[in-house]
Amino acid sequence: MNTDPDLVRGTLNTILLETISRAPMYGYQICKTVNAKTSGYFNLREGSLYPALHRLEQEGLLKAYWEQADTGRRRKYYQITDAGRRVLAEKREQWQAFATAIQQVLAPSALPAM
Amino acid sequence: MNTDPDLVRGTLNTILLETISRAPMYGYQICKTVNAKTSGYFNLREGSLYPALHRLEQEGLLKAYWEQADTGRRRKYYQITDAGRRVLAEKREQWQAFATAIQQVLAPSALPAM
DNA sequence: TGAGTATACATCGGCTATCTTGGTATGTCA
DNA sequence: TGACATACCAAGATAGCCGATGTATACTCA
Repeated sequence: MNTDPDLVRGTLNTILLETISRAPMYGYQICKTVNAKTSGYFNLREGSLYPALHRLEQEGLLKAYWEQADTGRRRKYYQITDAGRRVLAEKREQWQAFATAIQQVLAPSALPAM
Repeated sequence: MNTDPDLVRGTLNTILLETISRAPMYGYQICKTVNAKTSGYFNLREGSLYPALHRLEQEGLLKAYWEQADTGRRRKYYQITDAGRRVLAEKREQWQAFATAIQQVLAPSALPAM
């Protein structure tokens, strides 16, 4: 099944903050991790990822630092900030509320209001 | 808590199809019903609703007809089509898959992949 | 009878996050 | 040397929701 891009919208930041909150990660790794973790359901691309990371960094929710890998390549690691954790907590709640609301609509038992 | 417009995006069509699938409804009624059904969590406005209804009608997922209410006012009722029911079924599945994927990311037990 | 509110339809511009496409550069392996 | 994975990034296009605004009718209550 295809992922509807419009479903992804609004959750990407949450996904990124959540993923990075576990351990500092670099872009390419985040891409692979998220896609793997959702069994390929998400098809997160770099064209979506990097702008999002930059946005979150600019908002002070992430902090970036460069590191040299054993392979010799430079990697830009992203680390969550305290502000990031606060926002993440909010976004988690927001998601739960949203999912609940949707379920309320999709529930077969829902009575026709009015 | 505020509803993130970006979360609504991509689910509005599903919500509308689902709501209308139970019984033909007119715009104003849909607005009130959805908002009531989600305990005010959604704040569906006419500026979002009517364009969406028109879009769905143009795609052949809804069919509209006018009716005169007892009150004397004209109401434009929307009815789901067979194509609409098929798409709704898809969208329900899509939503479940999506919600599952998100849960997989948000699950505290998720192991750091890679 | 007049004002205010609820009902009922609709359009339009602005916003913005995501997608697609394209680009640069390095390391590995055959 | 060529192919591929790794690793970063930019830019333009897209498309859908939101807020504001407009029109018109019916009801309520002073």
